[in-house]
Amino acid sequence: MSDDQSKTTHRPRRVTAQTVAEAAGVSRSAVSRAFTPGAYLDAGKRKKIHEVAASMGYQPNALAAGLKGGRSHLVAVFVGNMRSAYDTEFVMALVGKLNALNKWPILIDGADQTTEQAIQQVLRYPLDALILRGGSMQSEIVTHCSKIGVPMISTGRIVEARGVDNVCCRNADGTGLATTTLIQAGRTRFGFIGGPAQFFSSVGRRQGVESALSKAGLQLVAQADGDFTVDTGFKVATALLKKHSLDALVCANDATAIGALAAARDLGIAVPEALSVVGFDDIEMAGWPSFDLSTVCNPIDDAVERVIGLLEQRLANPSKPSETVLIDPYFVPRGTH
Amino acid sequence: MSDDQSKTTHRPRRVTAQTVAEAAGVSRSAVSRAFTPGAYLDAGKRKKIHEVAASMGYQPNALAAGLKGGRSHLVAVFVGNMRSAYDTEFVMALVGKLNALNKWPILIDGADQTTEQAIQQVLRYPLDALILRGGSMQSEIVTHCSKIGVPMISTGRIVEARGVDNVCCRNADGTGLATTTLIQAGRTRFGFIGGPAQFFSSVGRRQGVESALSKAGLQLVAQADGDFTVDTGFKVATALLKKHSLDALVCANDATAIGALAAARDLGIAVPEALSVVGFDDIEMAGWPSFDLSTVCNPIDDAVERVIGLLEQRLANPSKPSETVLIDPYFVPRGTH
DNA sequence: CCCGTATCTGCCCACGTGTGCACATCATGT
DNA sequence: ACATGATGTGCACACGTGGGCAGATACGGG
Repeated sequence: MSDDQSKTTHRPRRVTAQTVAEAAGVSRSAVSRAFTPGAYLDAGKRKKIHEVAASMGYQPNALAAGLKGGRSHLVAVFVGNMRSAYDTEFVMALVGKLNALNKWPILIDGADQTTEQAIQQVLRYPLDALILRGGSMQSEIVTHCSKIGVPMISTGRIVEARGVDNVCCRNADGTGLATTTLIQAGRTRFGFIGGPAQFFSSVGRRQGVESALSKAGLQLVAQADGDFTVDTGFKVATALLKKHSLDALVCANDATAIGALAAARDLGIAVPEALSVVGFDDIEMAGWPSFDLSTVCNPIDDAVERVIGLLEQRLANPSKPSETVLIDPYFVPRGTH
Repeated sequence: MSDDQSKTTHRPRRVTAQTVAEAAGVSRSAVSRAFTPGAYLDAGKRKKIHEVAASMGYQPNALAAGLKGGRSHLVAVFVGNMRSAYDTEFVMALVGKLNALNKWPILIDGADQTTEQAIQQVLRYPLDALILRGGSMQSEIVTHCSKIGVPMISTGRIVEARGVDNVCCRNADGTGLATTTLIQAGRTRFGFIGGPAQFFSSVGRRQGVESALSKAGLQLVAQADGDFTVDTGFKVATALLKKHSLDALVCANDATAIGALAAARDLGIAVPEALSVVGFDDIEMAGWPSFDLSTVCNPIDDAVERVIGLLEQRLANPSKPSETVLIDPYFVPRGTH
C-alpha cells in the first residue's frame, strides 16, 4: 500500500498512449495513428480516441517522437546582445514566426560568461537548427555544430564556414545612402560614431560613410567608437561635439544616435538646423515623437522572412550548399536631418 | 551500394553512444557511465572515452535521457506582450538565469493569434514548468497544464488556480507611493492614464492612486485608458492635457509616461515645473538622458530571482502547496517630478 | 588455499512513440 | 463460389539512453 501510494501520488506520471488505448478499448497503435494525419484509421474510431484523449489530457510525447529519428522541432536561438533594442525586436519577430511554424525556439543569452558552456549543453538536444543573432560566436562552436550536422543560420554577421547560411544587411550601402543624402543637403563636416571596434556591422557601416564621403571629395572630420548603447552614445557624442565643429553625425546604430541627440541638446546645438544626426536600424523608438530620428532601416521583417525561408530550405534539403542573403537597407527621413 | 550511399550521405545520422563505444573498445554502458557523474568507472577508461567522444563530437542525446523519466530541462516561457519594453527586459533576464541553471527556455509569443494552438503543441514536450509573463492566458490552458501535471509560475498577473505559483508586484503600493510623494510636493490636480481596462496591473495601479488621493482628501481630476505603448500614451496624454488643467500625471507604465512627456513638451507645458509626470516599471530607458523619468521601480532582478527560487522548490517538491510572492516596488526620483 | 569485500563492467530492460509488415475483413466483379 | 483489390488493424521493432542487477576481477586477511 505504501508502494501504491508513492506510485500514484508522488509521481503523477504522464498519461501515455497505452493508457488511452485501454480506456478506449483499442490498440496502442490505433492511438498513435489517431494523432498521425494521413494514417489509415476508421473515422469513428479516430473520433472516439480523440474524445477519450481529450478527457484524459493526452498528447503524444514530443520527446519520444523526436527520438524516433524525425525532427525534434527544437531550434536554438543564440542572441549576441540581449540588451540591444534591435536584437530584441529581431528575436521577438523571429520567435513569432517560428511559433507559427511549430518550431520551438530555445533562447540562449550570448552575453553571459557561461555562454559557451550553455551552448555545449543545449547541443545535447538534437536541434533542427541553430540561429545566430549577431554576437561573436566562438568559431570552435561553429566547427562543432558543423561536425554534428546541426545547420546554422547566422544573421547580422557573416560567418564563413561549412553549413552556415547567412542573412545580413548591406551595411555599407545603408550608411552610404544616408551619407549621400546629407551631402546633397549641403553637409560637409561629418563625424561617425561606431560600435565596438571589431564588430562586423560597425566595420561595414564605417566603410559606407568613408566611401560615400570619398566619392564627394570629402573625408571624416572626426570619429570614435562606442558600444551601441544610449549612455555611451551620449558620452562619446558629447566629447566629439565639444572638440570638433560638425554639421553631420552618422551613428552606427539608433541607440547611439539617440544618445547623440541628447548630447546635442545639452550642448545647445540645434538639430537639425545646425547638425544632422542619423542612426541605423530603425528600431521602433526611432519613430517615437520624442526622437523622430532620421535613420537607415535595417528591415527586420525582411530579414526574419529570409531566415525562415533558409531554414525551411535547409530542412527540406540538408545537403543544399550554403547561401548568403543580403538585405537592402533604405533611408528613413524624419526630423533630425 | 546505392543503399550504402543513401545511408552515409543522405542522412548524416547523429553519432551515438554505441559508435563511441566501438571506437573506444568499451561497452556502450561504459560510455553512458563516462558521462554520468558519480558512476563507477575506471578513471583511465573514462578519460579515454571522453577523448574519443570529443574527437567524434559525441554528446549524450538529451531527448533520450529526458524520455527515461527524468527531467526534460525544458521550460516554456509564455510572453504576453513581446512589444513591451518591460516584458522583454524581464524575459531576457529570466532567460539568462535559466541558462545558468541548465534549463532551456522555449519562448512563446502570447500576442499572436495562434497562441492557443502553439501552447497546445509545445505541451507535447514533457516540460519541467511553464512560466507566464503577463498577458491573459486562457483559463482553459491553465486547467490543462494542471491536469497533466506541468507546474506553472505566473508573474505580473496573479492566477488563482491549483498548481500555479505567483510572483507579482504590489502594484497599488507602487502608485500609492508615487502619488503620496507628489502630494507632499504640493500637487493637487491629478490625472491617471492606465493600460487596457481589464488588465490586472492597470487595475491595481489605478487603485493605488485613488486610495492615496482619497487619504489626502483629494480625488482624480481626469483619467483615461491607454494600451501601455508610447504612441498611445502620447495621444491620450495630449487629449487629457488639452481638456484638463493638471499638475500631476501618473501613468500605468513607463512607455505611457514617455509618450506623455512628449505630449507635454508639444503643448508647451513645462515638466517638472508646471506638471509632474511619473511612470511605472523603471525600464532601462527611463534613466536615459533624454527622459530622466521619475518612476516606480518594479524590480526585475528581484522578481526573476523569486521565480527561479519557486521553480527550484517546485521541482524539488512537486506537491508543495502553491505560493504567492509579492514584490515591493519603490519610488525612483529623477527629473520629472 | 579459501573467503569476504571492494571495485568495476556488461547485459538487459524501460522510457513512449511511429511505422513497416503481415494479416484480417469486406465489398465487388466474374 | 472464388479471386481480387481496398481498407483497416495489431505485432513488433527501432530510436538512444540511464540504471538495476548480477557477474567478474582484484586484493587482502585468515
